[in-house]
Amino acid sequence: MNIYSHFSAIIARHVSALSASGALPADLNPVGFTAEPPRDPSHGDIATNVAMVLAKAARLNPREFAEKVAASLRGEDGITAVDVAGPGFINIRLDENLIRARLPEILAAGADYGRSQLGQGQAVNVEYVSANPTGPMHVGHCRGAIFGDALANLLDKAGFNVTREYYVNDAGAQVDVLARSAFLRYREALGEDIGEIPNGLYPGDYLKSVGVALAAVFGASLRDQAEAEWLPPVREFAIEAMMKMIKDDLKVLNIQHDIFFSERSLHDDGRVQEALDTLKSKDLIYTGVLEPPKGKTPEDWEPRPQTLFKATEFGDDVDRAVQKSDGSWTYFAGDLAYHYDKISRGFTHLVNVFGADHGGYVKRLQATVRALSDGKADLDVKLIQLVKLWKGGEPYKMSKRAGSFVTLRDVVDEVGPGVVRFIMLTRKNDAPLDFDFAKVTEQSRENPVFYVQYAHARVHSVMRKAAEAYPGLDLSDAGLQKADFGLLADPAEIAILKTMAGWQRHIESAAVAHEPHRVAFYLYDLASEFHGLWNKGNDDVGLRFVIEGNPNLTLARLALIRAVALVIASGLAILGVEPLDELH
RNA sequence: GCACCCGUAGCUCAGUUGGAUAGAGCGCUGCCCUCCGAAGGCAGAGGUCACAAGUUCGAAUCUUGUCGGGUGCGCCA
Repeated sequence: MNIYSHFSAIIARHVSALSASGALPADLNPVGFTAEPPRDPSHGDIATNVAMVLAKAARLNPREFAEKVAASLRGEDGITAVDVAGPGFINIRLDENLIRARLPEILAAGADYGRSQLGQGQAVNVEYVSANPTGPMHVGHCRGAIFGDALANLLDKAGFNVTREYYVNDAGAQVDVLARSAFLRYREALGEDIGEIPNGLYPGDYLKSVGVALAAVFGASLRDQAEAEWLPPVREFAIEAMMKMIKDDLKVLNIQHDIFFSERSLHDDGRVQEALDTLKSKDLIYTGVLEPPKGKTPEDWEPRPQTLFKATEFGDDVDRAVQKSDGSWTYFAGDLAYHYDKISRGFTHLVNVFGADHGGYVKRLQATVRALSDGKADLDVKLIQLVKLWKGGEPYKMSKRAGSFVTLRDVVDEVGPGVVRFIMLTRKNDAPLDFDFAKVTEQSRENPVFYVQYAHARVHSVMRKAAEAYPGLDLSDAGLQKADFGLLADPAEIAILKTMAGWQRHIESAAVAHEPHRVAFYLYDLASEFHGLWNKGNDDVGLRFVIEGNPNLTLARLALIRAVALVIASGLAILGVEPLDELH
């Protein structure tokens, strides 16, 4: 049970009842108010602003309104006190047994605890990574990849039906360059001296093996063909090799997509034309001439008529070209068709995870989605800021192989996938992130991964010790559910129970905001509370978890800390991090 | 020139979508180990939430403008 939504409904019911009985004006619609834990715990367990939100419509002053609702709420099951405070807040104090009752719930649900039906199975498409299939992944890609994956996990946990998708840019000039680069390596594999890699081709060593594989498959048969002949098969072969490499990279971070969507297939199947026709039928396509771009005017700029989409009607800055003056499709035409395809597959929510350098595309894509879905689908674009690598305060560069970038593999090999994933999620997506190799492997409070994992491991350590001290006790989750939770009476114990009772609320708000970093911060706070509780046992032996000669109290406290471990595991699962039972 | 993002403690950052006296880590000061792991905990000092108007019961949060930092602008992909 989510106590906040539970009492929110009860408050609404009381307002409606007062309205019906004439104590409050008729026709009050009790929506748009909040029922949340107040910042200051001394204000109680739940604070609602219902009186302040509805006072105007009721033509009462907020305090007067609040007093009426408060009086009505007193005596409601589970509520021990109701006060009106400040400008008209209603502060509700809950029966501690109601809080304690979350404990068996957590133990029964396990790491699934917190799952919500908020999304009601609505179809959400999360598009992420979408790195061009022209080389291995570098660290710049991995933050977006992890973000997208964690967001997908989060939305799933909040009750949405999530599809994870990767847009493969397998059309256009880039993949032709890839093909030519691979062809050069193919000739090299056949024994030719290719010398320096010419400018404009990809120089990376990772293409050598592609050349070798090409030679193995095609023999020398391609060597003397014209480019028009060899390019398509080499391109297809190289793209496949690059995608395999990227998928392998993603796999070390435990990232898997449901769908790899080919840009080329949109062209091959005529779906670009189809999207264009749809826009035409809405009278959103015309032939026109664009202004030259401001700022740095290109030397070769010539005004020419082309096919344009009326993006400005949907909030974009300029209308966007769909076809070039020679009639061929622009890159944007592919995006148009791709998002049309997503909409026609029934998604009502679309999320695109892009690098921050793609900020300029947001408006035109949102215009596209609005135009093509008649406003029925929404698109949120999450822009991911850069990651700066450091090692002990010094900027970090690893350029071992050709190319000056640091590969994702380099980073994961050094610190492990769990650490990379967690750290990448400790900042808001639109804030730049510093990744310091020295700090993320450090075992201190400064390092949030360690700190959270330490809490989880500590619980398991206690459970192991308890099993030795009380060989007869059933310490399974089922056994712990039978504990006498009324024995948990210390304020710190009640406080941590309240934090755990708010887990679902955090999941829901993080999911709605598309902000998985909130999960990481919640876990850090929960871990902090747990470490504090642990240390109270240092000062006061009576507050330890395992109490000699008191199996009932021990069982209740073990149930509490086991729940902490389960909530941490639940949160780490969203972040895609494996919880650790012991540290070393 | 225009668009988007950012500006919160000395530093790095949160801030529950408009709530009550703005929080955490690092750093600084002072405490807590015959201890279930001190790999931790407690307390203190530190703020004009860049600036200025506006919206309302109420603004770090919403609007507009200014200043400062970043990213981007095309018939490229």
